Amino acid sequence: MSAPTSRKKSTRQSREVRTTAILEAARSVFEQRGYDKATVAEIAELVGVVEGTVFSYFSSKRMLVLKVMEQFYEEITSLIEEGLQGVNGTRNQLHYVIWNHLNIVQKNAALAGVILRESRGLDEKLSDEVHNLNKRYTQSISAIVASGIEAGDIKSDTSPSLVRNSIFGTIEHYMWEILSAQVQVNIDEVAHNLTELIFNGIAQIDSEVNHSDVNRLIGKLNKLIE
Amino acid sequence: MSAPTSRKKSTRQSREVRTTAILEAARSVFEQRGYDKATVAEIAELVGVVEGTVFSYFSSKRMLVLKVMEQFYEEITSLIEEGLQGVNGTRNQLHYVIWNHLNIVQKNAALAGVILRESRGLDEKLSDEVHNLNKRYTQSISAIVASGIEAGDIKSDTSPSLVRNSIFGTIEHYMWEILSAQVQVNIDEVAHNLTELIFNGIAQIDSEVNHSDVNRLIGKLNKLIE
Amino acid sequence: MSAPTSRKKSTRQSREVRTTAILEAARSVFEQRGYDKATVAEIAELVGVVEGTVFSYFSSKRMLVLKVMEQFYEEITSLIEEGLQGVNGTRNQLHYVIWNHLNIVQKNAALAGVILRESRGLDEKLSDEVHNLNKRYTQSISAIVASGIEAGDIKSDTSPSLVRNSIFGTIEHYMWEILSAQVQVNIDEVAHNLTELIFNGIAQIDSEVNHSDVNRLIGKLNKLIE
Amino acid sequence: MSAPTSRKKSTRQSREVRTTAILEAARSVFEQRGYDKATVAEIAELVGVVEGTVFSYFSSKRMLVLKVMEQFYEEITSLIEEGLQGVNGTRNQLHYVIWNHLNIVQKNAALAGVILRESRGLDEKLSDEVHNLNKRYTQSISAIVASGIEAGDIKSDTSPSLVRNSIFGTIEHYMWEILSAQVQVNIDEVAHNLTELIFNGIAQIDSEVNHSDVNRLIGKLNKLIE
DNA sequence: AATGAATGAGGTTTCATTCAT
DNA sequence: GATGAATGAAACCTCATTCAT
Repeated sequence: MSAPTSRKKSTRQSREVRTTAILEAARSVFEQRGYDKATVAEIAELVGVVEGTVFSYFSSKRMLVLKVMEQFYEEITSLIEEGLQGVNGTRNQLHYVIWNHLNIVQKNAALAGVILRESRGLDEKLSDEVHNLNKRYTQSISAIVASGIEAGDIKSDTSPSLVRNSIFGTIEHYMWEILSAQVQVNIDEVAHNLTELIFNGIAQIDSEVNHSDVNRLIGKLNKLIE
Repeated sequence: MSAPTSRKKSTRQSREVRTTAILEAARSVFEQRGYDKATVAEIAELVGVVEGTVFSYFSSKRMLVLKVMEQFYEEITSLIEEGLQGVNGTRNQLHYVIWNHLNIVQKNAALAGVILRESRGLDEKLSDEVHNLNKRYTQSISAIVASGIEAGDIKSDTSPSLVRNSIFGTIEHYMWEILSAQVQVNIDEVAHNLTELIFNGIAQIDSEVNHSDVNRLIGKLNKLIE
Repeated sequence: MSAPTSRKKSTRQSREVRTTAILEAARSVFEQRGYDKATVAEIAELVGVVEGTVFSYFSSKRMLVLKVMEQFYEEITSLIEEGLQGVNGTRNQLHYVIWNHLNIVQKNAALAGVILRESRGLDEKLSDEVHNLNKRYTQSISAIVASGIEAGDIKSDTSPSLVRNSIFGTIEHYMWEILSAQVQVNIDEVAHNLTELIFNGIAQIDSEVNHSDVNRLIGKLNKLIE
Repeated sequence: MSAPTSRKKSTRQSREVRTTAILEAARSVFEQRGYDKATVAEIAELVGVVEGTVFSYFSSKRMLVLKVMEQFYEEITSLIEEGLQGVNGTRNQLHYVIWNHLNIVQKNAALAGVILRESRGLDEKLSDEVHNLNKRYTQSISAIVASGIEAGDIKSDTSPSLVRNSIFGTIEHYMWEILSAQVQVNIDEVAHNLTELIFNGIAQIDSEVNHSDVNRLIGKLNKLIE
């Protein structure tokens, strides 16, 4: 009698299914609105439940965004880690990680943006989990550097954290460009160039000049010695 | 009679003086709280005026943060641009900019953090001004790359935007580390290493041709000495 | 534990019941204070809820006043439209509408005042609904004029909009008098007089004097002639 | 020295001149914005002085709007009163007032709207002056009715206040239509029609009985004469 | 007479979160 | 397990008005 609200009575779902659905909806809303402007109401509506239900699955909005982040990190971490196993050579490995990260960032720019903004909200204990995930994700670079040094491909005094910060920092900047729709980023090209930069720097090696000097010197010495 | 409210906290000030005071207070509060959690009330209290007064100087909280940003950008831009004029050599110039930016970021990490978070709120027209300031600030790198190429110090196919993104992206990552108090950053060291990385990359340069020549020469010289 | 705030003022109510309660309270407050000076806080207090609750029922104060207006228009429109069906004769119909409108206005002078003041705030899209309701409400007059012309009771060149404006404009002026408590309005009398004015104007037609005189004359002449 | 603000230093004006200027500016701003949305700041700017100056001429914003109203009423009252002196005949006089009021309202719709909205803010003592002015302005109608009755042109039981309310109420409604830009009002036509309505009503006067009687009588009389 | 810096009192609005049903 | 009504704490922003200069 009292207004037969046609609200789609969401049939009861297994906890797992519902959890996944909420997570998906949350991700979508966070991507579109960013964390602050996203409302639990909108997420709930997208799932087809009421706000209260969301809170029976996730204790808070913050928790929800953290879980979304975690899930994303898990996806991309295993993606990178698994793929990396088949790649040989320090340079190739670096290129692999760079290209993949760029690819991930390009395809998930909105979510990546949310993560970067929010994970730096200098939260307290909560962000720890995400922090660890991030650490693990970026670990691959450190590992490559370490093994690269061991293999003699990389200068032995190379700081892994410098390389890590370079790669992720650089790509992050490209991401902001993507998000602001300023620039069309060609990831193949950027990946190649960034790998080159990291590996060989930008200096004109002038190996020929040195070479000739050295060669001239060698010539003179040889004459002396002979 | 009706509550004479003896509060005459703030003496009348010239517009200019007050503007500066508000800007300083705002900067301080934004640094401590971040944009969202900063309240105009707190800023006003710090200046010793009421909220309304702040709004008679800055039309909105957003405007206030933008002016703080602008002022900061102006400071650091002229700092870099002026100092750069006395520096010769591509490598030195790059090092100068890197070291200075690191220095600025270290000394103003909190404000820099606010700026980076907020200027990426992809606002609308408002952030344009900040965007332009940022563009101008980062321009120095592009200029160095261009002149470096011309001088033959830098590979001619080097992308200025790649170098720019590398430098600022890398330093930005160090900044987050500084802000999260994880790491004590030695800016001299990082500046040196980053300059090296950008310039020479991380590859172990096994100029094998030289190597063999040099080795042969060494052999001969050794024989002479013996 | 943290401040159990024992305030549980309002029991949970069905959406419908609460909506009605808020609407009633709003109407009362708007009547007393007018739109601008009415505060949502006062409305909420009258209902026994907090401000936020009001906003979960009506998206804004503006929306609230619009709904109050709509409800009022619906009431009075059906009142007039239904009652009018049993009335025959153009003059009677006109009198019916005039008397009823006067009656409504007298009994709801405060709300009518609010509506007239606010619905002329030349808002944008929002007031459209109210505008339509007003149009429909005043339609009855146009219909009466049209059918009156058809029945030959009303001059065929009579402008319906003139009649509409006359009736509602005149009564509105009486309403302002009522509201300013200047005048005690006798609605029976005013309704009668206004109907007369609209129907017969104020000109001394002398038809009756002439009539009787002429009739008397005709009588005498007839006697003479016969 | 301290910032040579290029603000047009308004030269000192005679009190009268400045008062007039403020009044004009105020009228303009009230017309554009309405009372509530008009700000003293904007009025002051239009005059080329600062807010404080306005308050040294008019004690409050309310006072300012009242003076604007007064001035307007004085203008239109003398306009009507003077013009009316040369008009003879009740009907002509009525038409004169109606046409002129329509004309005034059409040419000053915005200000008239403000006045009507605000003078009904059921203020306290302040609006009294305006009330009196309005009373005097509308007095002309009452006078015409009175003299019309005396002259035998108007039914002796005609209520002057009904006529007054009819005329001003009707025209006011046309004014709202003008303001909402809905309708293009032809004032000649409306003035004519409204005068007709007031004077003769809308009833179709088919004094058929008289007609036939008279016709029959005429026939008989004609026979007598023949 | 004119300035203009400063006041200060709200009012609307937003939403994560709770908890009785 | 799901609902959804209710909470409540702030925060931004607006301007008429004052008064020391």
